[in-house]
Amino acid sequence: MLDVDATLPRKEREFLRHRRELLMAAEAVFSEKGYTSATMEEIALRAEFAVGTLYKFFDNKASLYAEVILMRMSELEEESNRALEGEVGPEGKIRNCFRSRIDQFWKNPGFFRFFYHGPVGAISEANTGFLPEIRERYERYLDRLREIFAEGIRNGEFRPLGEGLMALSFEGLLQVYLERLSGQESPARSQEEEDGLLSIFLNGISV
Amino acid sequence: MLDVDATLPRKEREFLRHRRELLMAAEAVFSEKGYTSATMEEIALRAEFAVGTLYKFFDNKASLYAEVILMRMSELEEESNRALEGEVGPEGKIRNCFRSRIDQFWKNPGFFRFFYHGPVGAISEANTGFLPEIRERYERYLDRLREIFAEGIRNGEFRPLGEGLMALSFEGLLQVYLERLSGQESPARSQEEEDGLLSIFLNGISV
Amino acid sequence: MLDVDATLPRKEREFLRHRRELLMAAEAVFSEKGYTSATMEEIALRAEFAVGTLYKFFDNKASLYAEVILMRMSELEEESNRALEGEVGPEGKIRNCFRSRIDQFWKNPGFFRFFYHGPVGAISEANTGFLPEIRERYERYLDRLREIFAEGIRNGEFRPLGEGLMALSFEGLLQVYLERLSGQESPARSQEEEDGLLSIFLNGISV
Amino acid sequence: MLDVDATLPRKEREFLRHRRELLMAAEAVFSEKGYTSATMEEIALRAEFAVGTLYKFFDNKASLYAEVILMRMSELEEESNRALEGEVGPEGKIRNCFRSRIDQFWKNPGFFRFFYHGPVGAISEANTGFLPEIRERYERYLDRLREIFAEGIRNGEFRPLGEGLMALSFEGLLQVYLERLSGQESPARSQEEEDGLLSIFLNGISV
DNA sequence: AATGAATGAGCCTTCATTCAT
DNA sequence: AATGAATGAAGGCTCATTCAT
Repeated sequence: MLDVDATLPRKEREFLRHRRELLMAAEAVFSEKGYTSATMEEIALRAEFAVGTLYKFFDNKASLYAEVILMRMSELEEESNRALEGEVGPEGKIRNCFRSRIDQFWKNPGFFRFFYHGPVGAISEANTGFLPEIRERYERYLDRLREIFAEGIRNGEFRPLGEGLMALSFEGLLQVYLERLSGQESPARSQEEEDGLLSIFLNGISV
Repeated sequence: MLDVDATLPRKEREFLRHRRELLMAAEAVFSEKGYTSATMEEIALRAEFAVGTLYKFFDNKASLYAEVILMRMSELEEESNRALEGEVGPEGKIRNCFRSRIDQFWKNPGFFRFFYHGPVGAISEANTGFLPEIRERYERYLDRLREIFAEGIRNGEFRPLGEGLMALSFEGLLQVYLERLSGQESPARSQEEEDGLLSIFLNGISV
Repeated sequence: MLDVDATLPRKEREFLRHRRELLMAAEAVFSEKGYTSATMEEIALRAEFAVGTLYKFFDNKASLYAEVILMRMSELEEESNRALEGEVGPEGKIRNCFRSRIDQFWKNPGFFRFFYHGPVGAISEANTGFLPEIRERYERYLDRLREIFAEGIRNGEFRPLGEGLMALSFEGLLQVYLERLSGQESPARSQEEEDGLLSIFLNGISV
Repeated sequence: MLDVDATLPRKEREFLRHRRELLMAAEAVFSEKGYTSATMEEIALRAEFAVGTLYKFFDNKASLYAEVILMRMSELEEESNRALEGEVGPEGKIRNCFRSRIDQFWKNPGFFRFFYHGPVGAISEANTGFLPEIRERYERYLDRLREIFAEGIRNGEFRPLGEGLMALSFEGLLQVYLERLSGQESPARSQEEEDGLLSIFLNGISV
């Protein structure tokens, strides 16, 4: 989904490709340095463009930052949707969501840093008008989770502890786990750990 | 424990008092602005000292930042120790730890922002040499948790899912919960939520 | 005189027409923003050409600026010549010159800003090599004025105060007057004011 | 009046002296380059301070520019007041005003460039909040002139051509004259020219 | 210890100019 | 001629840090 539509005119295809290259470079630098310490020059350098070029594609640093996040949040949303498609029962959906989130992490571990760290945290430093949209999108994602938990509570699968608390816990377990991974020198994927984590969670909320 | 020992000579007492005032001011500003956006001038202003004075007490901005965190981590450690003192069974210890952490949050919600956001995350923005010490101290705290979980696993109270994963999960639930609170306009403490969260966790790890 | 000679080959006619369109756009933008704040991009946009095209017609920004001024100075010269053609007496010539200058202002009030502000002033911001030519042309125009005043002094119509001073005064009255007009929100032409101004001047220099 | 009050504490005296040095340097650079082409670095360099220091004294470039102008306008006002004090008749007042303005020019020829070029022109480029104050002050000065002309018209000394037009003409003659001087390589003061100019003006408006 | 004026490196952003198409 | 994406030097401004008092 990050590929450029091959049916577009060449000019437009190049434009989108360059835009994507800049976004990728920005993501990398933001991940390593954090929003404030990242510099436009380093981003440009990494993308092998001149600084000025950045400003042909994005209004300013804050807006570039927001675009990076929005790009990944769209993915998150799509992946989550896909993860829910086939399944019917709440537990199955949650299992799929869990896997899908971890899959996504392994596809792009770098991004994790400033996404969980978080959709609100760093960016509030920059006074970007995009903040509301980001927050809103994250809430939308949480809403979907809450619906699933509510369904499970209704049909007696899950304990009646509040779907909000469950969604929060779900996110919490994922986040610390992924955070720990992303903090490691050379993290390796472990099926056992993932199963353990999911088991703790499902055990915790199930009747 | 933040009070200045009354038996010291007056000069030394004053020194420590000033140092503490600076640390508190720094904590406040870092909490509000984040590391990079906080300025030494604002910290000095808030502490009602001159900028130059900051540098008599701390080598530089990064070191000041690290000292703030270390100060609070010492507290965390002491509180946790206290929470464990009376109790004997693993579950009781975990319950106490959980409460103690939440109590601590409510004593100083502002600090949370850059501590959980996190002991590793935020400080990596500042390339401070103190990072290892902070990390180490956090690991020491996690070790204590792990010991408790290990004990519970040994005596059959907890499921054999690995004490590391359990400690991680424990932190994860606490962190998202506190994070959500600190993001709210005017957060209010809810016994019901705390019980629910703890219940999910204990259910999750218990046999 | 800004029209393109119809007898030229089509290619050449188009070239001149495009060139003129660029000059007009440049004049408009320079008038609104001043030399330094005007951008080549905005000029190109206004002329509905690409930036690159500007550089096919003009060496650089400063030269474009100078060309705009030279274009208008040519007009000034032609108009003044025409104004002097029919008249014989010095006073009549001066009256005509005065009218002609004001007419010209009303034909293109925007240009005034950076022409009187001034033939020397504004352009010195741009370190253009064209400065001498502009200055020279302006001097040529002043020379013509001086000749008229000298003639009036010789034949006893004007007081012997020096033709240079008179030319300067003539320009001064015109300039402040037009400047004030161009500073107004929606300036309106007033015959009475023009007559008053001319009357002050002629009274001032006449015997 | 630009000297620093000797009764102030040493610290304060130094502050004012430095502030003045920066203003003088700024005036010089603005005069030579115009607002937009002048750089903060050059101003700082000329004042033998670092760039950062400029910002301890002035909020930004536009505000520094405005302060330079306001400083000189205060002088203009004071000088004009002084010039009017002793005199009674309108013609005498005008004579004094005329002299005083020219005296002022010779005290500081550089400033002329961006004052007459003008209180409105260049600064409107910079969106400074000071613009209204500057404009207002200039209008206040013009008001005083108009009063004098009105008085002369009332008592029959001056022709009834409108005090506004007269004030404008007065300014016009002064401005072109001073502008021409400031454009010269090494201008020299000429009593004869000044008398001639004043004579043209007074002849022009007198009955 | 305490002060705070001064410093200057570094960052975001703009824009004249170039060049491959 | 015409295009407009790309360039990169330069400017305004900030702020951690120093140092003379």
